[in-house]
Amino acid sequence: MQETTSVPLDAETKVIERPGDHESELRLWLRLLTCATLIEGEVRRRLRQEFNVTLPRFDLMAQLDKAPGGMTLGELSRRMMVSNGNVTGLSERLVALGLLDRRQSRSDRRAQIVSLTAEGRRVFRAMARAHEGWIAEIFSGLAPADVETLMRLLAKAKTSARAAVAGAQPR
Amino acid sequence: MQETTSVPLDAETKVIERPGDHESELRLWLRLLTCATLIEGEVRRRLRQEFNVTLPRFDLMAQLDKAPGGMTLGELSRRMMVSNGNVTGLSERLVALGLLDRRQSRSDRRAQIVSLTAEGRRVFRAMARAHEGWIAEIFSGLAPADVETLMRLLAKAKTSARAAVAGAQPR
DNA sequence: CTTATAAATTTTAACCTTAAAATGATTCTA
DNA sequence: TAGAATCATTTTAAGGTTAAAATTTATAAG
Repeated sequence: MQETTSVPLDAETKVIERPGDHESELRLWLRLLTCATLIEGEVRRRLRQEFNVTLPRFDLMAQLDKAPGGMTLGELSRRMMVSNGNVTGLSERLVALGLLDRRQSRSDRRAQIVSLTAEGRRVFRAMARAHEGWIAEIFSGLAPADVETLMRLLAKAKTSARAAVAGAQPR
Repeated sequence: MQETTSVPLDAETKVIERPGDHESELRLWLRLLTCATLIEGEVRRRLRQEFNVTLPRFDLMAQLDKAPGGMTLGELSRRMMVSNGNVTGLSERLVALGLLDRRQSRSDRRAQIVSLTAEGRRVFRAMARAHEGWIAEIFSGLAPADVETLMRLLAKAKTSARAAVAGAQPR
């Protein structure tokens, strides 16, 4: 593993760092990913056990709950940060369950607009209430100040990541 | 289940909060998830484009790179935090590509031990080098102090989440 | 108008993922 | 040592996920 253990020999930071040392960022990424995976897994498990629903379906319904008039599939895809085809399949299953309505846009015959049915909204609200409690429980070991600091730094991380994504070769 | 949610009613924290208000935790979770999804997607894209490999395969190889003598499938499954069956399938494909070796444990005939082949190690090292650079690029907007603070608070969040996971009904 | 280009969605093929059941091997214990 | 419990893995069935190609509709430029 080869640890040169760069002891800060200077009052400031990383003056004498070997080039190509990005271990701290790597460890940060691993820890961020571990946290997200751990929590996501638990939420997934509870959604399944208590409501017999999958996380992607919950996520999709959450987006629609915020858009009373419905949303096109493309818009859903962008907000959920998943592929178009993914949204197509998820929507089909939710429509089959009677939780989603789907209709063609009148102004653009290419576009499909989906929205929650009354039943879908009812079901989602119940799930969302439980979900909020689970998240509070999961983060109950954090002080309010911790939450605030994390919010701020994660916003900074997000901005930084978006820049890197945009800077990569065009997709 | 049944958490009486022991709210500290004293001068310090959250005295005048409406019961059931956990918006800040919810927003934190959403932000954490967005960050992780964004970065994970970018890493996935680059691994695919530059090395024609998937993220799960990279993750599996990363675990094995840290264990020169190899590891059982169960150990891999635990460390990767994915199901047993998942590891079975991933390993099969990597063995077929000549990147993994797989043999039966001599001491326990139930157990399969997998390890990187010489080729697998070579390929992984090249990918890991690039990967480390990508992560550094993605987090380049964070100051060293930010990284340090995030590490500390995410560790706290992880501990809190693990407690909640363990506290849930036995699985 | 008529092509060309772009946009919204669906389809396809391949893979990832899980939970639960099934197999086969080990270990504990009476 | 037989039976019970446990453990490591594989299998199965159902779904989630993506990139890339295909389809259909819209929009723009001559």
